[in-house]
Amino acid sequence: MDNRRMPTIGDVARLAGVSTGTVSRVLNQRAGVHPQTRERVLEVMERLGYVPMQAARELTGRGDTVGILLAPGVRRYIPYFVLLFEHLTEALWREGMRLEETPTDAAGLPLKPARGYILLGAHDHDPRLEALQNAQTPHVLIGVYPGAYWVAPDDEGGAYAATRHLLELGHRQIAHLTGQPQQQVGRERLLGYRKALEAYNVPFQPHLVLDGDFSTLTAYRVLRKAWEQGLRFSGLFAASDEMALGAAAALEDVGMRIPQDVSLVGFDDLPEIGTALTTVRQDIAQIARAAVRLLKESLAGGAPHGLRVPVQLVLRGTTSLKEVRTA
Amino acid sequence: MDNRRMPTIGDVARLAGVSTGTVSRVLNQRAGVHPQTRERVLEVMERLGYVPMQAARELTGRGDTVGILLAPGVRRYIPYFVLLFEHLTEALWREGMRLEETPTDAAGLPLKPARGYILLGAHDHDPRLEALQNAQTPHVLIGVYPGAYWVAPDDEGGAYAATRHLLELGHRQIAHLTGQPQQQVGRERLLGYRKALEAYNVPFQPHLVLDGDFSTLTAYRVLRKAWEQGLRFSGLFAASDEMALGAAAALEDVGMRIPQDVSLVGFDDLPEIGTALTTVRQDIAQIARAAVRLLKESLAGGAPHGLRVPVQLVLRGTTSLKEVRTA
DNA sequence: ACAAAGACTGTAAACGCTTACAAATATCCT
DNA sequence: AGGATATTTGTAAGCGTTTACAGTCTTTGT
Repeated sequence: MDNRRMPTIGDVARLAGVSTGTVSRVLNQRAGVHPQTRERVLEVMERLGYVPMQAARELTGRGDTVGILLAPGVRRYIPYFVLLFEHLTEALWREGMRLEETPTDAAGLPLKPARGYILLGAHDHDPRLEALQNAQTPHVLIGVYPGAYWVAPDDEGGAYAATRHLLELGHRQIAHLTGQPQQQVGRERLLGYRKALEAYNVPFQPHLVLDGDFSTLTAYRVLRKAWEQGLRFSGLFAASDEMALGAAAALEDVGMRIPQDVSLVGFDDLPEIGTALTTVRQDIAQIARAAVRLLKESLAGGAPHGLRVPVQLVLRGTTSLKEVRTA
Repeated sequence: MDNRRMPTIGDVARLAGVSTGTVSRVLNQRAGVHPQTRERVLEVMERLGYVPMQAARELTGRGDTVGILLAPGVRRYIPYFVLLFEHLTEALWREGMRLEETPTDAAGLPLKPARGYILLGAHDHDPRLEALQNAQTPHVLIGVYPGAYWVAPDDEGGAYAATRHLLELGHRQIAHLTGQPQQQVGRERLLGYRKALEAYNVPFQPHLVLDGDFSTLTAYRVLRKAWEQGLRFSGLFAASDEMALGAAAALEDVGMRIPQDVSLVGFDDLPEIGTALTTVRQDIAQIARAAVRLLKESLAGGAPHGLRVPVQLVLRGTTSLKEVRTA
């Protein structure tokens, strides 16, 4: 293995004929370096293949280690979060930052300080939010949080597109399997569903809204029970792929075929889950990149703002034209 | 945010009345420190909650950044893995090592070298295993892998204890809901079940073994279908808590009460999952600590070996004495 | 009792980087 | 021209840890 010493800031300084301080300033894009000097330094860095050593930067309190904070009580092993984790790792990596898993104390606060944080599953009056704000620690939230930096997918728009798709296939009895009403996501998706119905002049029927909780098992039980009790519909929009999977299993078990008898649309398009599903794709990678970009803004200082990441309807095998049965 | 400075080696030294050099020696388990001094230093470290700062160690060339490698194709969001992740983070952190999320390439190999690795979900002839072995990179596997460093829970023993518990409650018709046969875990748990039956002279009945796949939904469907087709039993040992949950839902939906009609035992005792379940507890924290200990051994060089972590039956509300029905 | 050897401990330099401060140089104003 | 500013640069002290080296005690052997 390459056992030559990695070039340091000192090497760069010597070769560029400047001091280490100047090199550091160039590195951190600080003002007050003569353009020519900057140019020379950058050239040498390029030539040497210089890469700043993270550990040393960290020691001076300017590390780019980013932590992830998950709200206490939120299940960490929700596929969505896990995937987001992965993409955040990747996105940070590209920017030369590192994602470190930091253990948290009982209150959910990190035991070890990081340069910035990305928060998942925070609720509106999360005490940790206040703590971060007070400490002026840069942070970005996943979800909608006016007043902070946040990134969220276009849940309402996605739900609208999903429902519209069913409507355009001719379905009029369209059920919706919701997430918990406590969660913003679930509410936004329900709203999109309702708006689409409204746009197509299909009356909203409360009994077609089935209460789920984002879990596959509950979806199965709710669907099966509803069907057995006589509820009928030809289209179903489930607020997540996992629920769509449970719903599909239930419908099959009561003798329905998908999509011949019931058309089904999910939401999320997570890899490895329902890969045959017509669904609304969230580009998690894009969300991760957006979060990292905002984190950098936050690091640089600026006015907090949010970002909506667009979603996209993906047509696969679980939806079809409403059969017009001849009487 | 907690803006108190983290305690440093200097703080420890001052409070213990020794020099930083000595503290460092204690930290690195170097010889030549008086036992009493060592004791005192360790006490102060404990009291202060001192944790060495990884960045500083890295600067001196003694960094211990550890990576986690998950077999490609293995679902990362399995609760068990996620929890293991958390505990590994914690355990490594205590030892002054850091767990860094490293993106991997298509083959599942890390893009950035680390001091050592912990592998999850590897299969017997994983190409990555060979790669690590060839590169002499220290690594520990979770699961049973003769010839390497490995840590695994006592699956067979736990299954034995679970089944014995049901037997001692008087149950004789005991079903077993398995995991996939491709996975070692599933096989070992099945073996424990069979051995317990044997020990109590209860004949093994193949039709009482129900094929699951560790998922809640499948468990529900398999159980419900089996019951509806007339299969009867008074005890059920599910190879995981998640499956036990699905099974319980199915049994309830067909009108059975737990534990009055059917006694149920799970496996894993994951927090947030089936907290009312009689189950076999795996101490994931202990497994994580063991993995870290082995990793350190591996780092120090030595003969690879494995470690079984004991499990424990936890009695809760889902098992009861077999009712003796008077005819 | 005394030197030599051994056990233990303290000291300070080094790791690569940032940054407050001081110093040097350039620019502007009257 | 002669200061007053503004711009650019260098200097050196730190960040938390390790470790070679030099001390200071103990023990041991004679």
